[in-house]
Amino acid sequence: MEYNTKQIQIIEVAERLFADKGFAGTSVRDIAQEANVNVSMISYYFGSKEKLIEALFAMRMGESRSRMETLLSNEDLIPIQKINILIDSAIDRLMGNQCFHNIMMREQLSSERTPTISEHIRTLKMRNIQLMQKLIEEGQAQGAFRKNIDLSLMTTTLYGTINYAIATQEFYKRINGLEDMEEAEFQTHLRRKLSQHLKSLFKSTVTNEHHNQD
Amino acid sequence: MEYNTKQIQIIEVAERLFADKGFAGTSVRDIAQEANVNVSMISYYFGSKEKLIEALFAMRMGESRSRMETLLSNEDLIPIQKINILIDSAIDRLMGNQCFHNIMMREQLSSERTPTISEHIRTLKMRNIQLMQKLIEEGQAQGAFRKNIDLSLMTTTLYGTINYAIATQEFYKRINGLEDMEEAEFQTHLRRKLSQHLKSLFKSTVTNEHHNQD
Amino acid sequence: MEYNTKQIQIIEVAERLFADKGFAGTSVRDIAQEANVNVSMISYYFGSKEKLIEALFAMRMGESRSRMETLLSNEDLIPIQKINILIDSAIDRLMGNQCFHNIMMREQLSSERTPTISEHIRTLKMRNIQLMQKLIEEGQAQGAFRKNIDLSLMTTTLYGTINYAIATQEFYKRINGLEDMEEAEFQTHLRRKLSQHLKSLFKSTVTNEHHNQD
Amino acid sequence: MEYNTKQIQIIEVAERLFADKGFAGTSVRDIAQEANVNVSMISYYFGSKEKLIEALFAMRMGESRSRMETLLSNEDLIPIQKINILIDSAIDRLMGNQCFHNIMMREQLSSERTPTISEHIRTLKMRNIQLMQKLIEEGQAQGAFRKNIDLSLMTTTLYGTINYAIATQEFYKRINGLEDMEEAEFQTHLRRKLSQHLKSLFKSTVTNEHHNQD
DNA sequence: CATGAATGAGAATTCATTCAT
DNA sequence: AATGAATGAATTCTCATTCAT
Repeated sequence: MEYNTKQIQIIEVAERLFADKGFAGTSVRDIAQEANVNVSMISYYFGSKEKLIEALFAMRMGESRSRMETLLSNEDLIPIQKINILIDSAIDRLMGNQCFHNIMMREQLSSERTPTISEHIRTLKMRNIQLMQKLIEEGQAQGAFRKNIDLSLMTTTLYGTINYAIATQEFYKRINGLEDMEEAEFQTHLRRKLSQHLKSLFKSTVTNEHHNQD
Repeated sequence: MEYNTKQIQIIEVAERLFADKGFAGTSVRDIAQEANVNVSMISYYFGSKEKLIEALFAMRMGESRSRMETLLSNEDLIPIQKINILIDSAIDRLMGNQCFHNIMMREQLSSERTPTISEHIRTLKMRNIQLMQKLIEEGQAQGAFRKNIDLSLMTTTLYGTINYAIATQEFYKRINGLEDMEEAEFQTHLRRKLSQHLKSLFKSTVTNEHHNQD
Repeated sequence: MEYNTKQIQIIEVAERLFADKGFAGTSVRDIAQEANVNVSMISYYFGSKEKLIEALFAMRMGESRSRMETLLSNEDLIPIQKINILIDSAIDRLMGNQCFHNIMMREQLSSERTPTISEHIRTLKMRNIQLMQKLIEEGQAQGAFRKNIDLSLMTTTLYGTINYAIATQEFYKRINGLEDMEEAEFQTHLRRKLSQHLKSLFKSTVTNEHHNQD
Repeated sequence: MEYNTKQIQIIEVAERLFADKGFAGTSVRDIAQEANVNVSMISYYFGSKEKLIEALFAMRMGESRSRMETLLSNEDLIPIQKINILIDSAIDRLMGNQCFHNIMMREQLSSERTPTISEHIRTLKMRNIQLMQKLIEEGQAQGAFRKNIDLSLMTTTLYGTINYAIATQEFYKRINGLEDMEEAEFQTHLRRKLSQHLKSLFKSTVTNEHHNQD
């Protein structure tokens, strides 16, 4: 599905508003107004508000992909390096699309998911977990990673930590006395901190070195 | 503020629906209907839908507390044991009040927070992080924990992982082939898995043993 | 009909609020709250909101009266003196019960009058016009007043002027630079001005002196 | 602001109902029903019930004006003739827009005025009083009018009398045995009577002839 | 292809009154 | 005799969508 300029404009405004106020909390009028289009355009272009959010998912899902897969097939990298690439890639994806991932988080909190959207989310999560699995199994095969790693919970920790960090970034600022930091600078700062934190976390946990299991 | 039986009944229904469909996505009619009360009772008892969710927060915040603090002042426990207690306590609290913590998560995703609620959340998060800080500093003082621990991100990982695990539990079921497990049993299973995972994660990360920083 | 203390308290609060915000614009809750009584007291004591305003009319109508009639039967007074007494008496009555007369004015503006209230108002107006008629006829009989006086319009001017002056007193203050005058003082000032104005108006108009009709 | 046919239709129905039953006493449903439009049209066109009455004021205020000003700048007229024109003009305006002036009277009786409307009323009253002032000062300059004329109270008498006459016209009919007179004829009759009455009143009061002040 | 006008359903809240005690 | 609890009707307004052009 290809979208024209006006449609993309609407989708992007909708994305921001859905992230800010939730799907139900955002009216098509809000969207139309901020996107400088007529209210009836939303129904006209997308059919309904429901279909609009589906279009948003369709668009955003079509984007990402690929780039990383090539990186990870590089045979020169040792397992922990690949994990680190995975971590940075996740941070980049989530922090670079905060609005969209905010919406995705909300959707996962809901019991009222649209089948289409649920499917999108499931696909994405599947892809994420399979990638993780591949890397971990590689590491295990090379004897670099320990055996009993809870794959789904490691993934949960990865995405849970990033998502939660994004959701609570204002609190993080306050706690760490960064209220006055320029926004762009803060985003960079948070990415770096998250990167260090998660890499350290994963390294200690998945590698075989001196680890004594409880 | 004390609430009578009917008020509590309303609050509990509201809690479930807000968790399921979000605040804006839940109408007072929905709540009234499921709680088997007249629609106007919500305004009558709480003043407004807004005040109702505030009452929910007031009630739930008034509960928790204390129990744990005594546990952690026990001097017989070594640092990592206290951390483990903290982890189990967090899992218990979040998994035992999934609806409420779902709502809290939603609130944190929103830019449109009510001041009262924001304050509640801030208080709660402050309490959590301070407890973590106390335990970690204790462990560091005893030489059991390593020095450079990112306090706020460790907390983020703790709560982020649990929240995300709860939000994606259906996916977890499917991935791990647990679709047929009895619900109660699954909850227990998930708690135990989370407990093991987080304890292992924290142990590897915070303890001093052979850790080589990157 | 006799009213007990609490009933009178309610009536008086209602009078003030009806004057301020109109009958429909005032809720029984407003009244109950300001009168420090339970909401259900209004229905309990008066039967309904409608009946409450009827009770107000009944009470206020029962008051006034008499005092003036004796004054005007005094045979030592010349016609214009009696007219002046009538004017001052009207000013006193209207300005001393601004709330009630505000309500009465509102009722006259309405097409939705309760029969009871309409009847009260008619009675009152009848009494007023008959008194005016008596005085004017006396003056005419004595040759002091001119013949062709429009009785009902003279009465209209008397009450219309006072009512309008009361309704627009804030504007009067501003126009005459009296914003800073103490309220009580202003009331006295306005009464005196109105008195002078109306007496002068009536004297010029009703007396026979050199009047040349158009 | 220009209003389309349907909007004007709504405004006119609203005007009549607000005059009949007051602002608070009139529901948007009443208006919609009588105007044969959908209830939501009122919000759609005007934003709110509040804004609707503001639109009414805006429309009615935009009308009147000017016509009279030219009349009064005619130098051939002697002062008392100009006063008479002013009187007739006031009668025409108020009696020709009874509904609107009824609403304006109600607004003046209220403490809960919308700023916009208060401003309109203030403007109108200011214009009225300034016109009166101009005429009276002209008359005084020519020696035709006496010196100590209470400007604001003369204006009060003018508008107070007309307003009160309109408000009590049913009573007037009854008193003067005009119940059976055709409505249009009665309106003409009342205008003529008011005109005579007020002209006579003003002439006696403001002209210098033989007036002896008390 | 695009849009302004229009709408009916549903939103939250307030209302005067009633009822059980 | 008095009152707190409760209620259903009615309030204004917003909503997503449709329709005629």
